[in-house]
Amino acid sequence: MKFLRGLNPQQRAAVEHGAGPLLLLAGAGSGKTRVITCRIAYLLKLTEVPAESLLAVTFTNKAAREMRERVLELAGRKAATGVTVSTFHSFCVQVLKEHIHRLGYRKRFSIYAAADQLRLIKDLLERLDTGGRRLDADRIQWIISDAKNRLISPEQFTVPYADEYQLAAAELYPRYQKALKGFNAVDFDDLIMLTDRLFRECPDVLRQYQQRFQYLLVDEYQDTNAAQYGLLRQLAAGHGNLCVVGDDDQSIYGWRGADLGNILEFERDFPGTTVIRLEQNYRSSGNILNAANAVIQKNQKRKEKQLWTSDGPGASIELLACVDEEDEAERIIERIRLEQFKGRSWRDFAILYRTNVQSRVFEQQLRYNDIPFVLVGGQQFFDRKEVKDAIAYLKVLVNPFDEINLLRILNYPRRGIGATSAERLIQSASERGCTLWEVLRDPAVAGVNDQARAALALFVRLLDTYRYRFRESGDLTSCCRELFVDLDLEGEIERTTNDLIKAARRKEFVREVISALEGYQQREGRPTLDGFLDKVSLLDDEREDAEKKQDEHAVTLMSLHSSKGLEFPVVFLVGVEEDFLPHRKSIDETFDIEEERRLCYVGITRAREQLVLSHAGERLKYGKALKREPSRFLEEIPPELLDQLESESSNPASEEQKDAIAGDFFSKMGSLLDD
DNA sequence: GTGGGCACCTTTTTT
DNA sequence: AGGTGCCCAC
Repeated sequence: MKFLRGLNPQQRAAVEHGAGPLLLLAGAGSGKTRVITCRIAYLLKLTEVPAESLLAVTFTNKAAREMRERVLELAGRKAATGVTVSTFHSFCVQVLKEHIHRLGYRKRFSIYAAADQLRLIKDLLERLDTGGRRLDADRIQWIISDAKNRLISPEQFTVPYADEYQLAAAELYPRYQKALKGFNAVDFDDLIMLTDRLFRECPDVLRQYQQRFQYLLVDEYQDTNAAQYGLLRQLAAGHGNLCVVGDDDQSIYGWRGADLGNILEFERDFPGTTVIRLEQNYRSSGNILNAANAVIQKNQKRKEKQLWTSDGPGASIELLACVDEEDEAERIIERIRLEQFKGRSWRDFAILYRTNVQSRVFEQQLRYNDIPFVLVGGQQFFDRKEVKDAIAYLKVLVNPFDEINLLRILNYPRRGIGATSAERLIQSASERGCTLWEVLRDPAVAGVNDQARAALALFVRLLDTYRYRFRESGDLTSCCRELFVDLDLEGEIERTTNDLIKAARRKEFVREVISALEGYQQREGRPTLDGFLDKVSLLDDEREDAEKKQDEHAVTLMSLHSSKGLEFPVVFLVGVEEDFLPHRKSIDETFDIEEERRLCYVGITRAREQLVLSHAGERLKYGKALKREPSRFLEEIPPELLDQLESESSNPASEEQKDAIAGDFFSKMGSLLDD
C-alpha cells in the first residue's frame, strides 16, 4: 500500500494497530496527522472496517476539514466518503438534533454562543438580589461554563468556597439552565454535557452510536475536558477501539477545563492499552527543534521526551528587537516582502500572537502593503452587531421560543417597540406562564400602547410570512435577501451610522451574511435554514472569500492557540514579551507558567524552516505607551541558536531606525521626567 | 421612546 | 483608543 511507504517503525505500528485501545504519544511535528489519516486509510483499505463505522474527532473546524481532505486524498473519495470527521461540538450537534427530545427539549433548538449567554446571564443577574453589589456577568458565565465542562449539573453544583461570585453562580446556574430550556436553546458547553447525559439516560441511543462507530480516533487528546472524556468513554465502552493521540507538552487549554489526567491515566482507564511514542520530528530544522526542546525542558510537570531530527541545523532563529508595535509590524512585513520576492509564496508565512488584539497592527500594515492575508479564528465576523442582528432574524424564524434573539430583533430596525413595551410583554408572559412569542401573537392583553401594538402585529406577520417562505421556497438565499430588504437593514444602518465609510462596511457585513448562506446553499445537498445556523453557531466558517483567499495564497494571522496542529515554512512569533508570553492574567492566582511555556513551545514548533521571534520595547495599551520587557522564555533559548537583530544590524542607514532610536531615547527621557 | 453626551473599563487563549 | 452602558434632555 502506497501510504505505508516512508513511515518509521513507530508510525507504522500505530497505523497497523488493529482493535483495542491505543495511546499515541506524539511529539510536535512527529507526523501524527499523517499517522491518523494513514491509520484511517489502512482500516478502510486493508481491513473490513466500513467507512461509516469510523469516527475521528478533533477540536477545531480547521483541523477537521484538513483531516477530512487528507483522508479523502489517501483512501480515495469512494472508500472514505462515509467516514465521520468532526469536532466534538459538531458531532454533538448531530446527535442532539436527532435525540434532544429525549431530554425534554424540542427539535430545532438554538445554539447560544458567548454573546447570547452573556445577555441571558445579565438579565438573570438583574433579577438577583446581590445586596447592592454589582457583579460581573462574565465571571458568572465562566463559573457556569467551568461547571458544565466538569459535568456538574445545576443540581450538583455546590459552592466550593464562600465567594460572592460562587454564591451568585450557585443561585443563577439552575435559573440559567431553566431559562435556556424554556427558550429551547443550548449553550456551547451544553452541547457536550447534554450529549453525555443523553447517552447516560438513554442506553438505547448510546447503543445505537456504539454500534455505528466501531472505531474512534481522537486528536489532541491532551486537551479533552471531563465532559469530553465522559462522552468518549461511553462511546468506546464495549468495543474499546479507541485511539487517542496527544502530547502533554502541547496542552494549552487548561483554562478551559482540559485535564492532563485524561492522557496520563488513559492506560489505567482502558486496560490493555498499547502505547506508542512518536519522537522523530519531521517538521522543523535542527535549530528550531533545539530551541523548542530547550524551552520545554524547563517544565517540571511533563513526560520526558527526546525529539530528534535527521535534518541539518538549518537557518538560525532570528530575534527582532523592535521599538514598538508599529515598528514590529513594519519590520516583519518588510521581511515577508523580501522572502516573497526571493520566491516564497504568501501562504508560506504565518504571524502568530498570544492575544487577538495584536493582530490589528498587522492587518493594517498588510492591507496597506496590498499583501493578501487571512485572519484565522477570532470571531470578528459573527460577533459584529450587524451580523448578529441579521442572524437573530434567522434564528427566530427557526426557533421562535429563542427569547434572547426575539428581544434582540423586537425593535431592530426601530419600529416603536421600546424598552417599556418589551418589559410589559415579558411581564405578561411570565404572568400567563407562556412564552414571549405567544404573547406577541396576542398583544391586546399585554397593555402596550397602540403604536407598539400596531408595530407588533406587523412584526409578527412579517415573521410568519417569512417562516412560510423559507419553508416552501427552495431558495434560502433569495428569501433571506428579500427579508433583509423588507426589513430595510441597510437603510437602518445608514440612518444610525454617521460615518459613511463605517456604514458601507457594516452594510457589507450584512451582505456577507447573505453570501455565507449562498455558499452554504450551494455546498449542501439538502440545505435548510437551521442547518446553516448550526454551521454559523459552530463557527464552521463557510464564508467563501476566506476560502478563496486561502487558495489565493495568503499570509496567515492567528493566535498561538489556533495555530496548534498547523505548520508553516516561515513563522513569525510576535510580541514575545513579559505579560504577553507569559501572559499576565487579570487575576493571577492560577498563574500557570508551565502552560504559558507550552504555548511558547507550540509557537516555536509551528516553524519548518525559518523562525523569527520579535518583541517591542514599548506598546500602546488603553491609549498609553507602556514599557515592555522581553519574555523570560527568550533567555531559555541557547544564545548560539539566535541571530539577534537589533535596530542597527538589520538595515543600518534607514531613516526609520534613526526615528526608532530617537523614539527610544525620548521615551526613556520621558519616563525619567515622569519620575 | 429616542438620541446625545459622558464616564468608565478594557485585554487571554476557543468551540 | 474605542466600545459599552448610563443618565438626562427632548
